[in-house]
Amino acid sequence: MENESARETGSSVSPKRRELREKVIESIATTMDLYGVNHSFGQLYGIMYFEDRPMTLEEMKDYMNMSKSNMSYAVRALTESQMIYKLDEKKDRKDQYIAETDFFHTFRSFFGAKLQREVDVMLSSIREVTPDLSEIVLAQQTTPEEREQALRDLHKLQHAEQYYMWLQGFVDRLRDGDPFFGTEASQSGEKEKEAGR
Amino acid sequence: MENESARETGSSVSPKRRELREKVIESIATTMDLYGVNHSFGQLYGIMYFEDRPMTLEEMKDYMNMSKSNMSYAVRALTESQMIYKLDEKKDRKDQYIAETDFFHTFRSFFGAKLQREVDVMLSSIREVTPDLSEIVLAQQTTPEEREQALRDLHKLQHAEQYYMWLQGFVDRLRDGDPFFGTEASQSGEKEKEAGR
DNA sequence: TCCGTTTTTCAAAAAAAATTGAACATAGAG
DNA sequence: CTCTATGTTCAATTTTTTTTGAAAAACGGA
Repeated sequence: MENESARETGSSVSPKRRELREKVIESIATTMDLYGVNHSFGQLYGIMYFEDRPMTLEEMKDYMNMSKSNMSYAVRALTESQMIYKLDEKKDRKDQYIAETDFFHTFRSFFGAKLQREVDVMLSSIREVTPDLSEIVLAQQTTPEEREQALRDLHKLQHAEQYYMWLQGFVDRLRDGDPFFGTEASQSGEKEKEAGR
Repeated sequence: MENESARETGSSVSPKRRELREKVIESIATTMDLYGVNHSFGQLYGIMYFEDRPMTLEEMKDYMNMSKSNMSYAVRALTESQMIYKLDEKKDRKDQYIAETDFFHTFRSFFGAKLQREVDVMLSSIREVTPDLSEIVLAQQTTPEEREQALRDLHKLQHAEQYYMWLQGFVDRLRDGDPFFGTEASQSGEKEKEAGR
């Protein structure tokens, strides 16, 4: 099986070029780190980004020198934010995954997912709290001091709610690839983008 | 000094309203967590967001029940991403900090800083690696197989560079508050934004 | 269906990040 | 300038996250 993985590791990479790749892979991992992604998972994405062909958990494990179980966690995380995709067909019973190599796409899906989560969490708590706060403001027995402060809090939440409604629109446009974002300028290789999976 | 902090804690917050604030503060911390911000630092921002007046390290320490040294780290992190500002004037020798309460502004400065860092890291390594890769492609002694692969890597980096140049423009527009982003719709209270520091 | 293999889950171990107290540095009042 | 209190840094501790190996579950070929 050590043999098999060597055979399947695909096109062998010269030492010099491996070193060059590693520099970029490390930067990719560092950047993803910035946004709270596990550094190793970022490295794995970097590897798959260059490999640019379907990989199995076993191959990942070999490249990364890590347990297959950790690779299982990694592909789950990367799949959830659509940085990689699971192919429909297995290869000798093994699941195959391929990296999204279009950074503009990863940008959209990664931040789309994160920001959507943010909007959901924040709007939900804002809307949970607002009625109670209104009640404090409106209640007869509330002291003027407390009323004034509750009103300030309420207005802050109203402002925040406005913001999050705007952000929801932003997320929607982000996901749809609204021309709004000026994406065309960046994407010369647009045509082949959605094909290769 | 226990006394002093009680006196200076500002407007006292009723238990019910404290509970409501805490729900929102927790959501804020959770969201910031999403982007790799220390959860406690996120809570601190939430506290300051509601408090909406200058606070000293000592007050933070009391609110958070944490060491002053940790608060020092927290304000540094929050200041760097411009979620809070240090005031020019001290209060009884103590530095004062105030939260940015306009979420659209925090959105811009937070992601502006993160994305700028990403662009810098990535462009720097892409540009470091590209010449060496070109050399491999061009060298006489390179095998056809290796040349083909090096060329693939090179093209990937060229595509990535294009993306990061686009992203640099995005960051610039984000920071300038380009109308492009549809910010106006969200910002009713724009005028007083830059005043209070 | 059964069997061999791959994938996922779980609890424990290892590694990394957050937090602290103490030492040091800085600042500003007197 | 000196003295005292605040702010920062550092090394050590605590807490959390990451990683692992083993066990359970899911899968697919025969």
